[in-house]
Amino acid sequence: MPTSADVARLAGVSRATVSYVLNNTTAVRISEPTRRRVREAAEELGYVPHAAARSLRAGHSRMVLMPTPHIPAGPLYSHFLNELQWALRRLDYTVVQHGSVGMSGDEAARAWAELRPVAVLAPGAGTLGPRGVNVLKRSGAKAVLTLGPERVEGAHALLMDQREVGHCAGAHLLSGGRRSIGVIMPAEAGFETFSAPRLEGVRAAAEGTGARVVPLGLAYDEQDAAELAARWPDLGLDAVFAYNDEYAMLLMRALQDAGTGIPGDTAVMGADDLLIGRLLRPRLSTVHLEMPSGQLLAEFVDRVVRDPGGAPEVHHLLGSTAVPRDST
Amino acid sequence: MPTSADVARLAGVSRATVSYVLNNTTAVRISEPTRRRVREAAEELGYVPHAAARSLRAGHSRMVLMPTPHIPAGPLYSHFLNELQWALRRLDYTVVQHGSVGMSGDEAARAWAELRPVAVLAPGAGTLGPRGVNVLKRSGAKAVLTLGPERVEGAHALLMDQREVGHCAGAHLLSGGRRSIGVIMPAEAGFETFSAPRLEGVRAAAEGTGARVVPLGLAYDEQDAAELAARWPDLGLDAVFAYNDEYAMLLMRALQDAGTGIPGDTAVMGADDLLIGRLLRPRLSTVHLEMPSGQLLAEFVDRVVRDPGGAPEVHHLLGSTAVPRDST
DNA sequence: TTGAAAGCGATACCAT
DNA sequence: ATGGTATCGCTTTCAA
Repeated sequence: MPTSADVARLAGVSRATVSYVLNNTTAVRISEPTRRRVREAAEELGYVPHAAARSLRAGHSRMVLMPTPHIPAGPLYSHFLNELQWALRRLDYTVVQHGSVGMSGDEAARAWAELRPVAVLAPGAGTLGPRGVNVLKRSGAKAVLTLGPERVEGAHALLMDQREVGHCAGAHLLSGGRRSIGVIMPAEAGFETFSAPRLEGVRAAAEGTGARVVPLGLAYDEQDAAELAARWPDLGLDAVFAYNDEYAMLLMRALQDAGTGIPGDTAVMGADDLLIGRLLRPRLSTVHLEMPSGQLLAEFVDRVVRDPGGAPEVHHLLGSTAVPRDST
Repeated sequence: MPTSADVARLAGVSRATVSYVLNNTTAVRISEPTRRRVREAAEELGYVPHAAARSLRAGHSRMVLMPTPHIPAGPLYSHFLNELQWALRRLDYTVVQHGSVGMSGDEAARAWAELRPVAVLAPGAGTLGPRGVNVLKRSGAKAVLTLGPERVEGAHALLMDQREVGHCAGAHLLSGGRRSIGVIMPAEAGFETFSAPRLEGVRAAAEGTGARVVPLGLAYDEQDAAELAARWPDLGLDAVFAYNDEYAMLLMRALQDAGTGIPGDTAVMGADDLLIGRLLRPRLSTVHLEMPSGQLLAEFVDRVVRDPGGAPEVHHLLGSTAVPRDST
């Protein structure tokens, strides 16, 4: 692997000159012929600078580290992430996702800190805690932000408040005259961070109306859904908020197969406004989530990196709107 | 940010000793009291080693770089990736995903090479070409592997042969007596790498049977599906392989709404064997994909890293099986 | 058992 | 306009 010294030797100049040329340093003037010789030498050797060496010398990097979320990202979130990465690269950051499955919060923060990222954009509050934030800041991270349902002490928060989603759904169901609302809680690990606040939101909407709110565990498979559907009549519910469109589809099918009328006997509401909801019969009512613009977020990150002094900011990013269709 | 020198000062020892203690170097014996002092000092200062400095000195890293695929990963692939990352970490690698949207192949390879990863696991053949492989190898990557439908000169190939998927679907449809097979080609960018070989597979299955194979563009939205369904009778098809279960769901709904009987008039087949397919009526026939074990793959990566000399290997990883249900 | 020092690759200051 | 060189944080011989 060729180094800048190799390039220098081949071009017959010093390593300093190589650095000046390849980085287009403006503070120093290099003659055109020299520039050409250096460029050609670099090209010929297939020289690629060593990021670690560079950032060691510079004392900082342009790496934005994004820990991979623990639950698989849906299409909505994937799209948002893509946009964000693209926008960050345009601002000349190197975006890197770090898989941290099976690490405790502090372990994870340490692992991230070892890479000395200039910014960390952590999903949810799953892994990162106040101690982790501290470790990261002390390791030189200029911006530590969380992106998810909760805020974390010391970090900027880009709140995607899941309670709003639940509130939206709850309010819609109540406005349709429903009085007993089931709320699906996915049994799969890692969903609590989202499902708990959604449940809370439904509860908040029901507050004072005298309506009943009942959490219901459900695994994402046919059999569990069938079992739930079998005891549905006993539950005495006239509505259900199914966590999201996929669980809604699962439950709706099971309920229909068990003879429960939708929306007659029970109203079903999803969330995320996926295309599949529109393909169901009856068409699935849902909560549409307005994801934040990746562009805007990237600019926020950049602002914090450039001026790290400020107090942690809290931004609310998620817009929720009920989309009534035929299942409610 | 504290350095090992700070720890040394606080513990009243040399930097060398700090390194020995924190890395549990066995070649050298440090007294227990000293170890304790060093550990306590490191703890107190919140010392986190600097990965860049370490790998600069060592001349190599333990970073496995995985460029993010250009199309959003489905649940199948996400799960597989998680497993792989987990297995790699158990082998003491640091797994990092690098988003490379909007970079040309060679640009991307350079960006990856700057990080001096010990291994690169590139999806598909989307970005990486033979030149890129070369750049990576010369930058010190011990293992360069591609994970997807095509192989790339110079790199090990973990082939997930999409033609098999198409072949499976085609063979199943033909065995049911179908003679005119439509094949859905997603209109969204980035899907060609998967849809083209799947189409090829259907063609191969039809080879010599006299059956007709017709590619059909389809965007993932209701309107486009409705338009396709409207001209369906004119197409004279008695079967369709819908690329995957999601497109199948979309198309099936549109066909049913337009009055086409399934499977009477047209057999519909998906792929991926997602749960949603089982929830449809009629239940969707599909192609089940057996994803490779992340554990096995991690071991392969590790083997190549330890013994980089060997010739590029080609492994076929995808097992496809037709799952007949009610839509065919 | 511990410390001094060389060196990994790149950069930026200070000379020339 | 260009070159010499100290420096970033860490590991690892070699000496003591």
